[in-house]
Amino acid sequence: MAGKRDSESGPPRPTSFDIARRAGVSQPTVSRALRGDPTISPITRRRVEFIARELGYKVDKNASNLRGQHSQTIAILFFEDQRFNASLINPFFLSMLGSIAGACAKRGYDLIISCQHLSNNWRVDYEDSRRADGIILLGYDDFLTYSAELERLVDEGTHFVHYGAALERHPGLSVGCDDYAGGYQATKHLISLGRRSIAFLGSASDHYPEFFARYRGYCDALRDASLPLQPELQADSVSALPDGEKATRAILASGKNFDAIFAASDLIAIAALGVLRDHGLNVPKDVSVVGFDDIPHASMVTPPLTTIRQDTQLAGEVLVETLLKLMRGEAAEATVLPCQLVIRGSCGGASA
Amino acid sequence: MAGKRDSESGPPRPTSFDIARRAGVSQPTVSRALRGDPTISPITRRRVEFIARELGYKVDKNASNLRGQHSQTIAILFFEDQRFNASLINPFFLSMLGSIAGACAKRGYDLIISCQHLSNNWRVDYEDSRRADGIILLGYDDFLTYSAELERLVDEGTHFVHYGAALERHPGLSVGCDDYAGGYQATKHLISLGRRSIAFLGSASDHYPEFFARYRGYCDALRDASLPLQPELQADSVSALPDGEKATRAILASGKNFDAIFAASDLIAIAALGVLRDHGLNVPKDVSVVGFDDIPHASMVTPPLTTIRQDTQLAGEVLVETLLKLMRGEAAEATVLPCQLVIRGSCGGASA
DNA sequence: ACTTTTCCTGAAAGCGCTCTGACAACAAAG
DNA sequence: CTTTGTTGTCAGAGCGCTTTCAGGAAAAGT
Repeated sequence: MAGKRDSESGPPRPTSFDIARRAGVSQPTVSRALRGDPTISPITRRRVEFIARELGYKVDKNASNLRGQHSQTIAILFFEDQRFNASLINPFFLSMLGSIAGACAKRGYDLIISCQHLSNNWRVDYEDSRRADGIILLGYDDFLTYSAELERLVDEGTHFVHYGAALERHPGLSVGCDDYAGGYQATKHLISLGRRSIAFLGSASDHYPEFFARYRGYCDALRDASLPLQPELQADSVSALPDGEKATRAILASGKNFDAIFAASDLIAIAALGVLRDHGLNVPKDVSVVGFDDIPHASMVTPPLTTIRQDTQLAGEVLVETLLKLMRGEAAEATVLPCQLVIRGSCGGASA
Repeated sequence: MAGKRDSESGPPRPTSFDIARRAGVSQPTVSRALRGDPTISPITRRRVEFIARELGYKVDKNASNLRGQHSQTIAILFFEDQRFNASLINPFFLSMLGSIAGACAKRGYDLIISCQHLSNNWRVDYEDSRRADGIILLGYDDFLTYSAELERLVDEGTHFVHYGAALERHPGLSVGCDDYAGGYQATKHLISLGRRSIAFLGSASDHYPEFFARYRGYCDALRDASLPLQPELQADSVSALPDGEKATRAILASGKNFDAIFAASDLIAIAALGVLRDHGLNVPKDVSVVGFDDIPHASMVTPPLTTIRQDTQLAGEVLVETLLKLMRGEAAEATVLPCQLVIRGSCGGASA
């Protein structure tokens, strides 16, 4: 008996040579027949296909990829501010994962994922090691932290697309939703509900491009309604629960009265909901709250959160389609996707 | 000017030959040096490493994998009952994704993901085509639907691990939490709070092995407290919001009084929370609610959900470690992980 | 001095596939 | 009966790496 067992080996995987022998053709013919090459006669193709199915033959991706100098794989990289929320990925990006996976599958690409984080020596070398033909970058983080990495990717000629606001100075290509319009819309809705002192929770600095654009939308909506912009009613927060709670407590502590909150993300809005309740404030009677993203949680909290929905289904499609263009060397452009106000209970307007 | 641009090619990727030439050694030496082969002298290794870094050399995974007849990749497959929740993956499994990704990265494995669904001709052929060396299966679904597929995987000698209850008749290896103990614990806690009519939401049939085990725990806790098992207070539900709502309405409609609900998953529990509120019932005053999983949502709903926490961090580690053992041909066993009662507001006990 | 051992490196093979160029086989045209 | 296409298949090369085996140089033993 052999000392080391070879994991129930069974019959060795059939190769294209095995199929060729059985079909009485050469090995390259098998390869061509199976790939639908038109120079192979239908009769031959039929026979090869039949035998291949019979033997359970599957093309070896490693060999095929090595020969073809590609990987037929796209990598998705989650990066996020790691000061909070240890191993948790923002649910918003998670919900995009499904649609990206679908979009890849539809096009015959595999999807490999990584949750590496910028903090500790982030090295995007999937493409370097030919593990992926292109990369999708997902996350909210301080722009300064990752723009250098992006720059490097551009320099190295790596194919990648980033989801988020498309700044002019942003290295590489971005696909994102219309954050500005979303911010404007959310604020305008609050105003139309009679709210006059609207707080903004989320970074107002351009280190967080998405949040910044939403903030500008908020400012402009205020201005267009001739409402004053009150700096005391803005508090920084990244998209994480503990941070959102801190920000809410900050505006509460400011002593300034407010009757509405526009939060730059649902996670922040949900955090605000809890703090508000703890302070004996009723939502939406005392304070209207609107979030951003429409993560799955949004409809489950009490009251259900009014928010700006980003179409993750569409975003996923556009993201991989754009990346594919880039990979083929075709011209590709940054895309701004529309977003949509979803009215639920937290703003006091008509509930859907 | 060339008609077709070749995507800003730049200098071609360096190969181990390029490094070899520059270092004045042979190509195999480069390969060995870079992999830390002890037969290479430190001086040579140092030189090779330096030049490799200088040229930005990265091992071509395709070539390496082809030669080594493996892929250094693990595939993760989400499958779930698709009657509800279209493109959404159960948040519980999503939260496991992060830990699995981490566990794979730590061991030098890539992770490829697929959200295919059993419904339409599910074929797991990652291993067949050598894209993955092993597979992790994640999801709640009718056991009957997928056990045949599992059977086939076993027959083909595919290496895989499934997360869920480990039934004796379950094909392949499972890692799961102690669903029975969790169900028992949850129910016992409810009883200790003085609740006497405890409903169970979730399938009581063995088509859903995890739910079934939780149900048995529930039954035994009832029995040990000499409480009657009331069939009217059990309603079927798979882990999805609409289904949970339907189940809650069903027990409400039964006319039977109840003062507590043990839901087989947090998603069901959250659905119950909403329906209960709509019926003017107060949680936890009128009805205590306990869920299962401790998904991120659980702590965000109102009131925060008391639940049984599954340790996703640990589960991820054990899952890949078990799979790795299988892949190496070592003996591996099904594992049952402990789970833990997390007391929050929804049960009326001491809040954490 | 020569043989033996030890240490380090190189030549060559080959993983399974795809692609280029050549070549039979046959039909149509000169 | 040769020439020119056309069609369907094949031989061969090679993608970049790892591995086995053999061999040269230095260190040690006789």
